[in-house]
Amino acid sequence: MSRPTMKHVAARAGVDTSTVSRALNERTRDMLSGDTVERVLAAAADLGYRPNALARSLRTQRSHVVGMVVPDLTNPFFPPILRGLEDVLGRHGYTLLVTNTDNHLDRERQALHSLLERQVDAMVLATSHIGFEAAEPLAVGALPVVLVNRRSIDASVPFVVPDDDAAVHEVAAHLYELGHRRVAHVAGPQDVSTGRARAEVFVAACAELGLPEPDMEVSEAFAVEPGRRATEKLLARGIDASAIFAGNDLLAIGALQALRDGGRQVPDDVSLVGYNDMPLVDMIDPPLTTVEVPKYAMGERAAELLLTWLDTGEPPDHGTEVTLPCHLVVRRSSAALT
Amino acid sequence: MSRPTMKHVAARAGVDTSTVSRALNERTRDMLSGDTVERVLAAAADLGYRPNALARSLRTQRSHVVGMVVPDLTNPFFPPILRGLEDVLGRHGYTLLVTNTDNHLDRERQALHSLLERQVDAMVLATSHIGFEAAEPLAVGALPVVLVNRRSIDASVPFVVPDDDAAVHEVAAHLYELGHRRVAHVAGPQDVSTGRARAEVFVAACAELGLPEPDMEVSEAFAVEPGRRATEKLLARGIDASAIFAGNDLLAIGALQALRDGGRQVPDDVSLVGYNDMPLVDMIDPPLTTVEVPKYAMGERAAELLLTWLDTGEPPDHGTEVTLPCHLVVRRSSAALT
DNA sequence: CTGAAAGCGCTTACAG
DNA sequence: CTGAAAGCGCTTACAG
Repeated sequence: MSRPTMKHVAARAGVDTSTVSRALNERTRDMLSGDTVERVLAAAADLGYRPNALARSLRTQRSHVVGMVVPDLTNPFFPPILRGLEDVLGRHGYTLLVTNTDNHLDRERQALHSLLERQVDAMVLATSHIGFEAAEPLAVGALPVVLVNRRSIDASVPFVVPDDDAAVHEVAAHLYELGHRRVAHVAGPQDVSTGRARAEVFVAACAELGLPEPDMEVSEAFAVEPGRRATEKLLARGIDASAIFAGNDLLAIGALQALRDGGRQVPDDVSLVGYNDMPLVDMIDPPLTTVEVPKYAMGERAAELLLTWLDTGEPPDHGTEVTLPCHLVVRRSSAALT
Repeated sequence: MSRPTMKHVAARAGVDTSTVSRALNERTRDMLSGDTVERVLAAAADLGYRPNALARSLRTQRSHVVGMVVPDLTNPFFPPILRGLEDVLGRHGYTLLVTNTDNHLDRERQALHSLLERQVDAMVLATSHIGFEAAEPLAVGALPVVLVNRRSIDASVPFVVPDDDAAVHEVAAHLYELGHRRVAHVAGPQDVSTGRARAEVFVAACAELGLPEPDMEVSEAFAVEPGRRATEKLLARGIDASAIFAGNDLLAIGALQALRDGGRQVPDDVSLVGYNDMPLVDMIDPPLTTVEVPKYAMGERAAELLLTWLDTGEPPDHGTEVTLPCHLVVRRSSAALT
């Protein structure tokens, strides 16, 4: 009737359930006579037996699931990271359990607790709220946790991030070399670590190049509409920048719309650079100059950190951070100042 | 040291674990004296107690998780569906557990079994392989299953699909009205239900309009490169179509590249229509005419089907299918024949 | 109103 | 080489 359990297999094979367990587990199989193993395997196959992962996890105190909390799956930035995570975790018998939070702080907390209740063995946080990992009692449970695409303010939490610093410098240098001297920044939200970091680094990079401080407008979110609104404000303020660096591609696209609506051509009147190299930005008009971020690799590296932590029981060295190189992809939205 | 259990809470509150259980569960709380409930709640709060969902599920035989198998999360078509599912399932206390399969048949099987072992209460399949749901012993376990974006060949499995039929007719009519008489189709894989259905319906629609049978080339996958290759073949065959309908937006973008490389302008020389209205296709050059599919709503409806099935224990009526309307979004990649 | 007992489906020392 | 027993952390009839 209902799904067969070990009891059913045991009955059919004429052995105890403990013997079934041993026969089914490769590591304990050789404790048994070949004959017994065969009988058990046959019985299990006949019945279409599938082990109950819940019961096993309860007993072994290992769920073999890694929880992940993500702000928004709909943002194409994240799926490749998940794929990287899944691919390496999967090879080691772990499953990824993903929860969306819509960038909402209490949904982050809620997601965290729900994952904890599900007894995840480890956690990957790609949430945006700075300090979140420290506020929550994760370290207490000694649960392996790594951040991805976010730096930690707590040195006991390792993280994997793109080398935004170098990349933003590269963007500034690129614009400088094209002859731009007045530049502006359409920044991401400043309570999000990437938004803040890119803005700060861009300001610093401009200073290093001897450029005047960039005009800046902060967007409420990493999305097209906020980018458009921020750029409109920039234009309304009468800025005279010949180049705009946007905090990410979505913001850049919003900026593109605002510029166009404001009668400015890209790149003829103003050059535009985005961030992330999301799908299709090479196909828009004009193809967007942007920064390619190693999303898949970030997922892979985060998974590797977690796996060695899980295997050895030892957290990575205090202050561990993995920084992955990005690279600038020059397309037609940025051009020499004429 | 390790995470507190009911035993710890019980000890601290000076009651039995069964009493803790009753106090923590809203439905059984009123069996207890207000005083006891308070003491237990206080003890639980003090200890930061979190119930173990695995143990509860094992005992109650309900995991409150719904499994989903998806070909590729990286395809922007799917995340909105997941969001729709998550949003309504979440409101009813269910979590979605998602697995990727890369469109690979044995990974689909594997994903299915892994979900089954995790004791999911229900399953959503967005896999592409026709007949997959019938081949697998899902009905046997009487596990609620619904397909999304795929029709079933088994009337006992309900499904939620976009009204591809009407939409493809609309595409054909649109091209016809623009004056196109020779049209071609860059089809999706024919072992994928959407790929096959769109091709068949397009051929039929053309016939109904009195158009000659469309030239057709089948792509190996719903992606840019296959679309480009298929279109190149079409061009190599010397087709004289003035309009191309592609099986989805990614194929359309591949087609766009091939056309451009072949020296044809869109829409001046050939009109192009895609399918799905994926993010940013309104920003490419030229903005793509395409069909908007109600992805989020499909997720919602699938979740609703599952929830009533789960609540009542009754499957939807034999042969239940939910068809959601799409609509054609006319942009600049399609134009009147000159 | 509350406790003691049984059991969900496994795994793993402990005997033999 | 294999079985019987205990227990993972819960919930829920069953008593009282």
